[in-house]
Amino acid sequence: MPSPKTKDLEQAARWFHALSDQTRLRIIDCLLDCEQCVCDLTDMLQTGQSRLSFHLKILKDAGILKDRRDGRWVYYSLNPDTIEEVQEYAESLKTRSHGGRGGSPCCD
Amino acid sequence: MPSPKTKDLEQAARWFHALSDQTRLRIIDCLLDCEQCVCDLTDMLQTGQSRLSFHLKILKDAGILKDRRDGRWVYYSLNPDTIEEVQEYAESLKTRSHGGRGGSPCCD
DNA sequence: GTTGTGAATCAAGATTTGTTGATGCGTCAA
DNA sequence: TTGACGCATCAACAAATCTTGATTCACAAC
Repeated sequence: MPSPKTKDLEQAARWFHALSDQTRLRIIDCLLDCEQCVCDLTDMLQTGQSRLSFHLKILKDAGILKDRRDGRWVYYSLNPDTIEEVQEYAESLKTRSHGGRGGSPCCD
Repeated sequence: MPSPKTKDLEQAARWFHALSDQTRLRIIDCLLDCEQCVCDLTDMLQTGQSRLSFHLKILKDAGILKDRRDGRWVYYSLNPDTIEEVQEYAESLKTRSHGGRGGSPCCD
């Protein structure tokens, strides 16, 4: 069973970092059903615009969100591809860890 | 479709924070097959003992690792229950986001 | 007891992260 | 062209995080 490459770990750490904040998880929650523009998100989350923009950038840089400008408005939406990759990473941890079954004695 | 409660978000943010660091992901990788004691991990990861202890504590506090003392040695192993919860959270994001199909127009 | 070893904790400093308010940029309407 | 609006970015500060080396703690062997 191959270990993940450093690059994969880097990527995964980036994803998880983007997800490691309640504000950002709430943003994601607001986007589960459909895209939203920034001003709607400030209303939904009751937060300052610059704070929101900061967190949106982190999520976007991690590949978790996409944005789309329409006139004066910028709409953010989830990037399903990345969400799926995150899920697959978590799934692989689960699958591979079940091989070791918790507190089994050392096997090296 | 109910939104996750604040408490769930808090929990999820804690999990993801614990996973948001390459060193910690490498630790997890070392524990996929079987438990390891701290001194083995320092060898495997080529890192200082106090640094490792710091990261192990974060993973343990997040519920991702369990520890077990045996004489002078402390053995760390994955906590499959938490790994599964993380995977389920990621899965729910994936499932729920597919309902919205990416960049679909706003529906509120 | 004393000593040695594995591991946690502490202290100090460097770095990163998050918040707030101000400013700048692009777009639209008048 | 001017003004208003939506949003990104900047500057400054507060707070959290990470690293390193020293110290402490727990246990076992002697």
